[in-house]
Amino acid sequence: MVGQEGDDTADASDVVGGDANAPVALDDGLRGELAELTATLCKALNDPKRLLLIYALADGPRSVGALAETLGASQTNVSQHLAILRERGVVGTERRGPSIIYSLRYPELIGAVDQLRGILSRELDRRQQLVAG
Amino acid sequence: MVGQEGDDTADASDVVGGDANAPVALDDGLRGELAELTATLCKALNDPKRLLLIYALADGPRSVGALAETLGASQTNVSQHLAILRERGVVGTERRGPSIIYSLRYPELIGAVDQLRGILSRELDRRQQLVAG
DNA sequence: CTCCCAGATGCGCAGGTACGCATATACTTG
DNA sequence: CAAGTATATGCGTACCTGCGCATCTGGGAG
Repeated sequence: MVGQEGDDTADASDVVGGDANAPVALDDGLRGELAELTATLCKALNDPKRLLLIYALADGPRSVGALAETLGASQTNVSQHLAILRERGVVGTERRGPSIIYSLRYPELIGAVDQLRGILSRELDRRQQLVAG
Repeated sequence: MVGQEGDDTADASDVVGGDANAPVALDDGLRGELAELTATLCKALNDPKRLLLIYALADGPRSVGALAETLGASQTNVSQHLAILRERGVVGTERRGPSIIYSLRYPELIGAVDQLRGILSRELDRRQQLVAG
């Protein structure tokens, strides 16, 4: 059982129908659900190792073993993190011989994370200036 | 407002500067640290209520009480979440009379989150199709 | 100074999450 | 079928996090 499957994530179906990319113009109730869903996605990015995994996968599909070695983490641990990313729909799997190859399902995700990193570095820069001067 | 992306470029060095040492390109170790920092920022976005707070603040600075009412949450709870956002540098405060006004320090953050939401809605869309056939 | 209002903070509990270990499953080869 | 390799999963533990309750702090009014 390698494929992707449904999981928790409640009945997001409602949300899907109504919204696609309208930034800030929703009903209050929907906003709550959408925020919850977004938070669900954010949880995928909530862990340093998962972020590392995502960046590793940005370079192309990889096997679990390869990823484990890249991160310097155990197979078990990496597998667990990948399971989370899989549940959240961030990565997809494909069997290749004895190995299972993971890949990013939404490469744009890297762009979003990079944007966060940009904000982060500006923030750190600012703190530096506070300390320095 | 979801516009810009594809920037980053060498922000890593700056980040490092804030941390400890020399201007090296990001090797494995640094990537780990950067991922950790990014995860720290992501933790700010990890909670539905905090996301809601951020979106509320996107409309302009607001007092704690106003935010609490908007979210339908208790003052204590909102204050706690705001404290987290403050620690992470996401929001700033300003005293105005008896109230304390919170505001977004990096409005671009909304753009990044919107990007995540875009990915999310695509993902949900995809799941719908799976169910629908 | 005293009272009140807007927020912040400490504490304790409940639920969630990461991790390692041992074990189960799927594919491959002999 | 047996053994080996590549991943996945269940369990127990230690830690982190969200939440409410009670309490403390700071500004403004009488």
